Amino acid sequence: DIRSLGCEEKRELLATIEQAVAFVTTMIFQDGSSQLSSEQVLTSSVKGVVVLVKNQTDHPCPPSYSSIDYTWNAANENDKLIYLKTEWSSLWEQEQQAHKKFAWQVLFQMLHCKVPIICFNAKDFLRTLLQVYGNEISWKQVADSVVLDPRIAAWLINPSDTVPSFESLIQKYFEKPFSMGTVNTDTGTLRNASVSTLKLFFLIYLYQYQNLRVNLEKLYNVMRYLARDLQVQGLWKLFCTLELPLIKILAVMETHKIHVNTQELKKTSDILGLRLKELEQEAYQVAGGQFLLTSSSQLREVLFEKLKLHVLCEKVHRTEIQQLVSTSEVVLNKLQDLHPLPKIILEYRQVHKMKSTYVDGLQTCIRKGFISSTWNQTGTVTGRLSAKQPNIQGISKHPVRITKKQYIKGKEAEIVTISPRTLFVSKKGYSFLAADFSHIELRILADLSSEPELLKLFQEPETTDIFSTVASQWKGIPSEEVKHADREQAKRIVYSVVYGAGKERLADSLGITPLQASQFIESFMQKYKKVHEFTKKTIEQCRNKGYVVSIMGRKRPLVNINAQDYKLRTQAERQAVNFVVQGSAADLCKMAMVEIFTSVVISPTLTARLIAQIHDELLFEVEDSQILEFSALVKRTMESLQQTTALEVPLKV
DNA sequence: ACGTGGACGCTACG
DNA sequence: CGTAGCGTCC
Repeated sequence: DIRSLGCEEKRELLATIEQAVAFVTTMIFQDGSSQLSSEQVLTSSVKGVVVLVKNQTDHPCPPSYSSIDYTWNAANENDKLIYLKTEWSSLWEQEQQAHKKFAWQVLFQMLHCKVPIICFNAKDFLRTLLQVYGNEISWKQVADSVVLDPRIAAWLINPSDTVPSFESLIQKYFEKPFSMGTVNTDTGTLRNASVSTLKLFFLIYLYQYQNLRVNLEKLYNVMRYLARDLQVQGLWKLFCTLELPLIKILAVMETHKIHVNTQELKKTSDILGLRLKELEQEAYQVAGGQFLLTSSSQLREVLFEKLKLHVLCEKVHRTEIQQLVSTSEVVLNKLQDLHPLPKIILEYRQVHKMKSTYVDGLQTCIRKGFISSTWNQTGTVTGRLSAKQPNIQGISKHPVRITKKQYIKGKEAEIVTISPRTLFVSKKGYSFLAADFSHIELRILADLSSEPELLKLFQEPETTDIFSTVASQWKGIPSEEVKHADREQAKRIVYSVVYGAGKERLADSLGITPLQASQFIESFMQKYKKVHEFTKKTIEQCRNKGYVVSIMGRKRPLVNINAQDYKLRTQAERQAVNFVVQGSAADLCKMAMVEIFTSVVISPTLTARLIAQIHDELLFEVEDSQILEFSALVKRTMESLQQTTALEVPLKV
């Protein structure tokens, strides 16, 4: 505990840190739990930080990906365990101020000496430091720290297992050696002993403290094991140059708050609520009775048992599990001419989604007028990021038009357009800047397949509209005769190939039969033969190795690729193709994030901050005076990834 | 009567 | 293909 240290001892501690080969660390919460406890309470605030200082002199080697021979030391007789309190009740007391300052000094030195900091959920650790010392430091100061997160390592080795806790990580990688769970729980026996309350608390404190030391040792050993495994599997470079730098970027992103126009939010909620009431009444009228519009089972009853609309319609889509007639958008679209109800339901659903998810749902995420999403780096199997509370990646793009019946005298009707993205407002003197890769997945498909027709499409600068050109090429009609419907169809087919979608899903999205859909896919593959070769090669490779690989070497094992069951096997085949394209796109987008972050950190003037990543799009908040300079930097950096990754196809931003 | 958790359906995003 | 999140129903 640094509070018990004298002046000389503090100097010694800083010297020890200077010589450290690694730090193993965890946050401690008010309730006594840590980042290593499975029952992590999110509501409990942070009390302090415990650091195990690995202090060997033999092999001081940073985790540079070039040093494959990276050796770790497991011996621990020289290791120091330090406790840094980060929460202070009364800041005006001089003694406490001194402690806070010294704690910060220790952490600052840890972050800047380029010695690896090992932490389970490192992003939360960094974000907390940024929040606690927000007044003392700028976000740029976490940039040169080297953090290692074993959870991310485990996810990289197999993205299918999420590793929900530290305990599960230990169980997975050291199945028997340690007996987890038994160490942690038994404080009841202490309570029965006839000791004073003070002594009891001291014993519990000491007990947890020792337990923590053991767990931090385990964490270090797991990381050691995982590092070796990453190197063996060829994932070390990806880990060090992409995923680890990303931890800091996400931590910084989570500390940034986006302002929301709460008045407008309230107003639109009311408008949408009124419109829902109107639609509800209209639906009851044409249905000839009341029912719950949000219930698909009740709607199914009305549409198909009461009105018997499906008999007039051939081949309607069924639900996945129960194989009932679906009430989804595609089915409702087909039923539109038979009855007025489907159209009303479609509008109701659109408005309801808007209200519940993007307006009322957003409101629950707002704290003091601001929102900031939580980013999950290990939440997907494809290498993408995911976001929650709010899911900023899923916020509706297209506006919804509402014809508002004016209840105030005067105007009779008013058309209001509601687009949720406009509810976010930038800081004063700043603007939002969005930069997105144009058709990134299709470009990657072109590169991976080396399909000449597809490559030509992107290499020739006269191509203005990719999907119109594909439609004209594929159907063999002049580009002037390509209609909107042709373009839309071409787009859907292209992406069903890119995403590896099957005939069923394409059929649904186009409103055609699976047979017609498979014919479309076949004729597409006939035209672009190399694309077909690519999918065949990918599946074949997956069958042999048991996994597929993205352009940056990201892996996805697919155990079902050799399954007997047709459904399981073909699903794995589509997942294999999809992973290579989607995963490679994720690689590129993450690389762009890292490079832009580095440029901004190096620059003494640039202040632009990343706000969100919507897969192929990066959203920044930029000082108005820096927009031109920064947007040029972003565009240049993103497009130059073609050379960095040696792509055949140019990238366009 | 009320809350909770899981299965299921639907639909935004890419 | 694969995320989050809203909703009902049991």
